Amino acid sequence: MKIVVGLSGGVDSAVAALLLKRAGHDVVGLFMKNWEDDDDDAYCSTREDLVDAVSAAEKIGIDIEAVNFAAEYRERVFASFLAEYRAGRTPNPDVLCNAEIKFKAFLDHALRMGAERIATGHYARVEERDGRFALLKGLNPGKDQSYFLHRLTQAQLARSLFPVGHLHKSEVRRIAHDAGLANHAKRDSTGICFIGERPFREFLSRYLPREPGPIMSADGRTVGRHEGLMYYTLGQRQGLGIGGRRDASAEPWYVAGKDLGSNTLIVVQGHDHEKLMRRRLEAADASWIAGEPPGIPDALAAKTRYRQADSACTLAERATGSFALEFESDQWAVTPGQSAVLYRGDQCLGGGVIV
RNA sequence: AGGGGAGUCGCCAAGUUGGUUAAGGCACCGGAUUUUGAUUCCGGCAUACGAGGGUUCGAAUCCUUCCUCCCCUG
Repeated sequence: MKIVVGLSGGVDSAVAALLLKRAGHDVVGLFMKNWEDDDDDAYCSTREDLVDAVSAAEKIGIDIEAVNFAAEYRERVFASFLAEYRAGRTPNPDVLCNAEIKFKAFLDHALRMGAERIATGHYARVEERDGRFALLKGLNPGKDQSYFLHRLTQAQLARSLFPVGHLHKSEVRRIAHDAGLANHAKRDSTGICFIGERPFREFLSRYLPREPGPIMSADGRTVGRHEGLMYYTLGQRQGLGIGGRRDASAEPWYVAGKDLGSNTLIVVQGHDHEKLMRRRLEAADASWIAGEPPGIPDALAAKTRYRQADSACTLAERATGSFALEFESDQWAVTPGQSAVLYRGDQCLGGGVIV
């Protein structure tokens, strides 16, 4: 079977390609460059990544090509990313990136190359069940990346393979090491995919103007100044600069809300403040990778952020394209713009964008 | 002008019967974790106690002068 593997330069995708090659498939590597660096290359590691990807491909014994979807990324991911921030929300671009770039632009490209499947180094699994494809969590606890993939469709999933999804990271590194892959010890990538780790405020400020305004406590006291509502997210503690007020306790301050109308950042004190807790959320832009939405009475679990433990909940409402969740326990800093992703056991059912 | 009170890290704040290295918190910085943004965790952060003298073996803690701020009375 001809399979195109997205090689990022990292160890996960390299091992994915290696495993497929060993399994006897006709494997081709594809390196995506989806972000044009517009400044000096202080944060530009894509060249290094390309070198690593090429080196891995050579070692594995497959061909590799490079493609550039920067225009698509800007148009389908980054534009929405900025629009969300402008609206005071906190988007998760990597969720969109997978749905629009890695498993759409890239998939289409691979199909034109004659591939039957694409593969990536995501920690997730796919299983075919009764003619449908189930997206399952990666087996490495704490490393599961199904959250980022929940927005794919059955059609996209049907074409996708995740060869490292049943492995632990340590096993992946060991396989890479044993196979002589130079990137076996390469540090895990972080930051927005394709854009990378950057000083966040500085990066955003290049696209969205700073709009300083007041910071107010939930009970109406002005306690500071913010640099622009878009630079903050619910639950954020760092960067507020509030401390040592005589009229307040010694607890740290957290962002609890934004008032776009008055350009005011609302803060509360204490990690467990009630205003940071919610039992219910509403989500729009619903997308059901399982093929259909779950039922109203089903016992489900959901994450409101990546790397958060699933939390028991039920679907409280369901309409076309939207739904509401009722959790069994308080959820911390449920943030508009982030994805609420539903699970039934190990299976990722889909999700939506918290409103 | 007189009377009273206070000045310890960016902020809040322990310590003031003088005694080894000046608590703690918030903020901030660094690191760990992390394919979003966060959270969380670990580490760092006053040879210095408004300034200058003095007493003492030894002072943030006692004396003194000055400076600054607050309150009250003119």
